[in-house]
Amino acid sequence: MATGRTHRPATRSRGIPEATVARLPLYLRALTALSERSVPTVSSEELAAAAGVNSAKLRKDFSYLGSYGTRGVGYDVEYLVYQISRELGLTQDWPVVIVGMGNLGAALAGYGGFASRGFRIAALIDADVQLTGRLIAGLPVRHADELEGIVEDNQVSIGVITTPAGAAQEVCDRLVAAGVTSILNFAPTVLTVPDGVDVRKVDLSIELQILAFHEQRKAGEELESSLTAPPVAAKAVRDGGRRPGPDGDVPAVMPA
Amino acid sequence: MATGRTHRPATRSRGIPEATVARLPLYLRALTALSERSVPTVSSEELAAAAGVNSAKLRKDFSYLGSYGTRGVGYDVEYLVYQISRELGLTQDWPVVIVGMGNLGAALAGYGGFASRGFRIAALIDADVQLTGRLIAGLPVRHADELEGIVEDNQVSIGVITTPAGAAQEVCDRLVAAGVTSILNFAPTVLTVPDGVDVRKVDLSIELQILAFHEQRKAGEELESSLTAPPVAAKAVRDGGRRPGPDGDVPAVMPA
DNA sequence: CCATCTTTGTGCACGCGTTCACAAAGACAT
DNA sequence: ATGTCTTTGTGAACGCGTGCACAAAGATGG
Repeated sequence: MATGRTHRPATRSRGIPEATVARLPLYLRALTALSERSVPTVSSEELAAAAGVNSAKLRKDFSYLGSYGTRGVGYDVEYLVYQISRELGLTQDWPVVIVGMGNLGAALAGYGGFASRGFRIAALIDADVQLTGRLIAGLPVRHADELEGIVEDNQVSIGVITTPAGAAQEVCDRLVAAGVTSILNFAPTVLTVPDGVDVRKVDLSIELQILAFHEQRKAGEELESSLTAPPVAAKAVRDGGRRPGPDGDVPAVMPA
Repeated sequence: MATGRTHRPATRSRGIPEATVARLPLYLRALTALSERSVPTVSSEELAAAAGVNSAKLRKDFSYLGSYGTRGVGYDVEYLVYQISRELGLTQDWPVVIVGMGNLGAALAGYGGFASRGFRIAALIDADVQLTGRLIAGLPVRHADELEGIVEDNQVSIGVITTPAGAAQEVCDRLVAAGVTSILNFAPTVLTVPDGVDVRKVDLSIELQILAFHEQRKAGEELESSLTAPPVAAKAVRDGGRRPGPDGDVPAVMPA
């Protein structure tokens, strides 16, 4: 999962398992699509297929929310949309600030999936004065100096960080100090936050690396021989730690 | 986890648990930073802190790769960088195509984290003829008609989909037919792929929804009374759930 | 060469999440 | 009403992942 919780050992919130919470948005999306097609009811089997999960898992997930289905029939689409929305807190609107108006920040600012789910962009923020005032997705970019004021005035509790890695921790600290208690971090850094603040991170390059691992494995299964050397013998060699230029050429280290 | 595996029940690849694989890029990033500061060795405790994980977990993760540490000393930074890179398959270079040159696609095209880890953008592709030939991050946008040719000529095995949801499945099918076996999907849809093809998805709005859930819970703990009604009784009551605002009124629907 | 001190590598136990499989519940027809 | 048929909701078993706690390994100093 590109995704990843940072702190806290997967607490079970109000009896709803973390894993279930993470799937609710998936169900919600599938249900919304059904709703738009005016489908009145759906069985766990059908909905599970649409959401890409096992039907038993889906039923168990829903059982944590309550008994919302009708045996022999299935689930009422509209009703379930409402229940899940309420459970996720999407029936209220959440002001959000996005800090860092590079390509990614701009992309998020224009992302339709936010507004339609109760998230309202309270402000776009960047430290570059060149950008101040410029319109992105119809909203003016505000300068980083205004960060604290914006957060407090709008009662912002969710912040999105799309700055370069170097600036992320400082921005995070300022957001938290101003009252933000949930952070979505796109910068490739580990953020340190006080207790009570949730951080979720999305790292684009990590996802690709995981794919590369599996891809390599697939390729390796066909050849299955070459230098898939035993890692055990490696230990003895232990090179003198020559370190090449930045961003490294491959070390000529070669176990065994 | 923003991330999410789509298919396959968490196979254990070559003895390395999925969860460990997902953390390797994290360690690699922390190690690269140490390497740039010319730190020769690092203990599991220090590295774990830098990567934001438990030190016992880190040691266990490394133990799946082999015995690369020295007791009483720690791990050789350069050596470990190389071993992890090799394990993840980052010592070879992976041609990647990005399909869908909207804001997000453009952001990814310009993302530095790719090139520095062995991913080479083979082509940027979009269906809009208006975009064809235009330069994004120094690369010319190619038309979707060329997709199959590009994939085959460059032996591309990894594809990134940043199209609108409606186009994603078709693009996916074409990529797979042309030879792609790993897909990173940013479109908010469930992709169906044949066996042997890996899909990872990143859904920006899902992450926010998970944060909203926890945020709501935090807010609810202080008031802890109002309509946090027991879901059991709810069934009978089944409120007429008025939900204001655009984007669909709330179902006055009521099963049973 | 021996003693001490640091840090790894891992056996073990525990808890969460997943899946199976089935009884209970309700719709629907007769 | 009664029986059949569909689909939910969940008890129970299993497997993976996590974290503790410690023995083994090696470095370092005398």
